[in-house]
Amino acid sequence: MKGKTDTRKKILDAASAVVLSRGATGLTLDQVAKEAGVSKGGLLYHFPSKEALLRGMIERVIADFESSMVDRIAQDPEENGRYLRAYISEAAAPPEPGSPQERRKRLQSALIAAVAVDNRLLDPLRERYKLYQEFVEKDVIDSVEATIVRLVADAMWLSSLFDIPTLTEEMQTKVLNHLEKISSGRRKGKP
Amino acid sequence: MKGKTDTRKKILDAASAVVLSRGATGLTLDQVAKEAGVSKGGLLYHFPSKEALLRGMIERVIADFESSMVDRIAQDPEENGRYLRAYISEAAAPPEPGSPQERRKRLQSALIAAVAVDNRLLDPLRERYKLYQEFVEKDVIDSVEATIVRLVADAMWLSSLFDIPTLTEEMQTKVLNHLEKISSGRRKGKP
DNA sequence: ACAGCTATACCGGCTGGACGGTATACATTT
DNA sequence: AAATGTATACCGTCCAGCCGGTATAGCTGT
Repeated sequence: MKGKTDTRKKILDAASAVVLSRGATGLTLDQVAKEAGVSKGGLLYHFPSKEALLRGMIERVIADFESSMVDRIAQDPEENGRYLRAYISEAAAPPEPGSPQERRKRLQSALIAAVAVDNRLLDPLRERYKLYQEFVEKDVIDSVEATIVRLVADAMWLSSLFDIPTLTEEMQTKVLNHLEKISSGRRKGKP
Repeated sequence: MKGKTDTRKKILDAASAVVLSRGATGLTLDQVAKEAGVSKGGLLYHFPSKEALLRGMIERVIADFESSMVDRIAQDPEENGRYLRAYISEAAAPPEPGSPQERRKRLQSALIAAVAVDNRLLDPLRERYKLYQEFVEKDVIDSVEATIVRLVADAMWLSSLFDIPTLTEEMQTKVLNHLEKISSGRRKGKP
């Protein structure tokens, strides 16, 4: 009794895996089909073109991000700075139980593939990004400090995209603590 | 009276332009040759394979970065925090006269192409990166703050890779001023 | 001072393989 | 039997790399 879109997910996972192991130029329909345990015809049934496949990858990434942010914000009792904190957790937090860093990998592969093939595939992602950026800047403390916090979080996940050597556990913890202090220490509005 | 490696440069520039305009998957030898005004044979004379071409792109990026860092450091009279300041200027500074943001674009295209084709092409870049990271952490103030400054600078140039909406001129200036304060305000060593 | 030789720089056609996409047949469920 | 999902065979195009050339400049012995 497999869910009806089970194959779709398998294909998207396969596409991600292929990008990660063989690079964006190694993302061929045949490889994805093989990796997903599906024939090429089956693949093309679900994603009628390569571009559609890429769009599917991006869409899933966005949906993941969106729902995760919403969850975190809802769970944060303190109103001031929740967007910022949610953003930090989402972007820079170390691996968590539940969905380890599969999401991170999916994001990585989707971004790489999209940039390699056609920049415009990222447009929907950029929109979401801009949106949360606005929330962040509005929702807490000094906007310059908020921006700096956001940028640090960005750097952490962006550099992971290129496997640029990340910080030591220790340093990462220290930095995160520092950010946490900034995003919670001072309130917005009347001082 | 053209320098003897003039064609090489033309080819590298062409490769960069092709990646920028047609994406990493559009980086074909024929296109590069056409863009460079060279025949395919001529291209393959200078770069005997596509991978060699990519290595050439990366190497030039590294050389650019290296020499620019050295220059900036040499020109900075104040010893404390020079690496950090040089890094900020190099990574996050707005366009300058002389070499506008051609370097930035070359970096962008090289990274995109390398990641799309084979991650390991970035290894030499990662080494340099790690090296300067060490310098930065050693050369100034509190290492956590130094790291945060570095990460912000990273975010600024990394996000430009994906054309993720950058900050407004105004906000960017404010952030840079803030970083400048951190990297110059407090001395290392005896307080 | 020039014939012969070699190295450097560049040219453009060719090929074998891979890739995206189509067509169509087969299977399973409703 | 219609709809949905999967499989196989195939087509046209594109591409990386190869190869046989050309042109020019520099060297070398005579």
